[in-house]
Amino acid sequence: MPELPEVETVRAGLEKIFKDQPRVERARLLRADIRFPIPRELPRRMAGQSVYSVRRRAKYLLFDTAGVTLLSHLGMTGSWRLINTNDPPETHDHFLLDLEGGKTLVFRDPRRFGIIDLIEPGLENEHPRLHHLGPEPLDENAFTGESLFLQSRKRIAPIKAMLMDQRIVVGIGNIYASEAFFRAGILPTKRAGRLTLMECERLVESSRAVLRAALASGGSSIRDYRQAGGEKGGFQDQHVVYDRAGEPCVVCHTSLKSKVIAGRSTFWCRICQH
DNA sequence: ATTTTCTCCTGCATGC
DNA sequence: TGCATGCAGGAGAAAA
Repeated sequence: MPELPEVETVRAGLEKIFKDQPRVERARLLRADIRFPIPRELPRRMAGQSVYSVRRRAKYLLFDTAGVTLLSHLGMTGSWRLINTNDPPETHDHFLLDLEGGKTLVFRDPRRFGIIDLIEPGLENEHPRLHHLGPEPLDENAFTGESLFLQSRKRIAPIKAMLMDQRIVVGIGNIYASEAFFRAGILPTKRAGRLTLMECERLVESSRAVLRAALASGGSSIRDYRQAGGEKGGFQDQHVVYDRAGEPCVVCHTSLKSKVIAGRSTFWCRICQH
């Protein structure tokens, strides 16, 4: 369940791999039928290209080359890892980039919820997967308590559904949403329209704080997530509410609650959050 | 228009 | 030990 901190950590790892701009000698498409079919022309479009930057937008990775931009989403179980070009691919390895110098970058995704697509250079803002995305949460000018407050008026859905809505703000998934609400002292079940401006400001700041803390630890490794170098993240040990139903709250020791909100398991403390 | 439900998929935990 | 069942969830489509 890679969210912003995990995707950003992977991005930084990939950036290092492409720092010396090794050329993609060849690309191999082993299995195209993931969530959305991987374009058949992608291998030949990538062949011979040099990746000059790896960027992140929301939970997407963008590999920039002169001829084409490669778009990748990790979905639930997607990962990029570096192997030797001569090593045989493993089960669930779907797309491979053979780099100059004998290494190969592998996109692996057991559950095939991920996305691999191509974008014509410069046209990313029109891409169907990107054009609807809201502001980056760490952009203090674009994502503010005031903007969240204004957008939340008259909404009766739980505020957590709103924080996880990528049109409102990107990069926040199920784990960091629960963690952000705990830090803000706000119930994730609360109707969005009932939040005060001050609460929206607290929620925005708490969201940023938890994302920054996770980023500093290399993200959270729950099941499959790994950094580009294969390392686990370290933030899963700092989750204070996520997946801790029935355990004592770290602040007041009350048994933590959980319930499904908008189809996602949600965790909170009924004493510390209002 | 907003909000919920369903779908995709595999791995893992659980229970008998 | 083996098998069936349920659950996890990002994001988009479909339904409500």
